[in-house]
Amino acid sequence: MAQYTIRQVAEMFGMPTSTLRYYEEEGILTNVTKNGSGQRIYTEGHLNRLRTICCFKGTGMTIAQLKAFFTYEEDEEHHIDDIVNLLQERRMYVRKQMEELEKDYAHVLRKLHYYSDIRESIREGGTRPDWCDYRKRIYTDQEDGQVYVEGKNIKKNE
Amino acid sequence: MAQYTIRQVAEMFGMPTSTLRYYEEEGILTNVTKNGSGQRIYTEGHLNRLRTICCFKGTGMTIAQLKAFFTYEEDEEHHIDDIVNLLQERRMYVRKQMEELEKDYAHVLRKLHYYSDIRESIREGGTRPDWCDYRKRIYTDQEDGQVYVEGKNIKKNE
DNA sequence: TTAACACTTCAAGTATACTTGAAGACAAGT
DNA sequence: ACTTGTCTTCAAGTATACTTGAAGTGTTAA
Repeated sequence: MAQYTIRQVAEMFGMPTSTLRYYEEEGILTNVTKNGSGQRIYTEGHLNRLRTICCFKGTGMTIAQLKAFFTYEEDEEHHIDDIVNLLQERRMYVRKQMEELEKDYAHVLRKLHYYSDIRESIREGGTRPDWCDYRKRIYTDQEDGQVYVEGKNIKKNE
Repeated sequence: MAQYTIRQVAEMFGMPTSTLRYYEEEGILTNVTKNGSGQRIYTEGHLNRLRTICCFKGTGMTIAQLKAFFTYEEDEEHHIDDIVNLLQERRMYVRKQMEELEKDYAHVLRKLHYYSDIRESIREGGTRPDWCDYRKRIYTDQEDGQVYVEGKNIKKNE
């Protein structure tokens, strides 16, 4: 089975080696073996665990919650309800997060367009934009990074 | 103009009064006046500022970045490029966040279905699910909270 | 008048998630 | 043998964002 040093794993996950030791100490990265001279050896299983850690952390889970989850997993049969509950709660939490992020993104886009237009009015002269006109506008951000305006038929150049 | 006490504002935004004082001290909630007996008076402008703070914080901005932004806003003409740059960076950051959140959500859904099926197999008996079968499945979460499965019979190594 | 209550300041404390530093072990290269 | 480099442990330090506690002021209600 493939083996990895702490440096290699840290490299793969874009984190310092200290974080890997920290996760181990916190009990969320378990069963790390050591070679003859005491150095850590990681295997595929650890990489999978780390992927799960990164995923869950990305959804706002704390180390304590991760620990609870992995502890439940160790005694799956007995804690199956705890596991399902935890994941269900997480699902709802992430959905709420996504909704709020979308709202916040819309706000950022409005602000961005407002200030872009202000910049234009400073450079080119012309009427200074009024925030009131932007408050209710909807900007749709496409895959290509282009931004289109809805709600007011103002066509942007650029 | 409508006025609000610290308690009312805290209530509106679902935060303790201490946070409002903290934001003021950090210089991101500015121009808060006091009444005759030294108590804070908030107006509509402060509520708008707080809405912006909550939005930007929701996108992962730190207090320091918020401070920078509002400082730039005070001298808009001179810092218009800084403002636009900051907002553009924020736009990209949030888009990346949304992408990752979606991936993490998919992972949570897969895990949730895996363990739900395990629970079922424990209760009802039957074949114990294998994580390998879930790793590449796509679960689509509908508005109603129902989750539908796609690619249930997909071939691996596609 | 006295108690309750809501506010004030300011300093210190807390929670989370790491990060850093000191001191030492071990393997390879010169 | 010595130096370099990478690892080890363990304790202490850091960053961010608040939160809490002590001590005091001012307004209202009995």
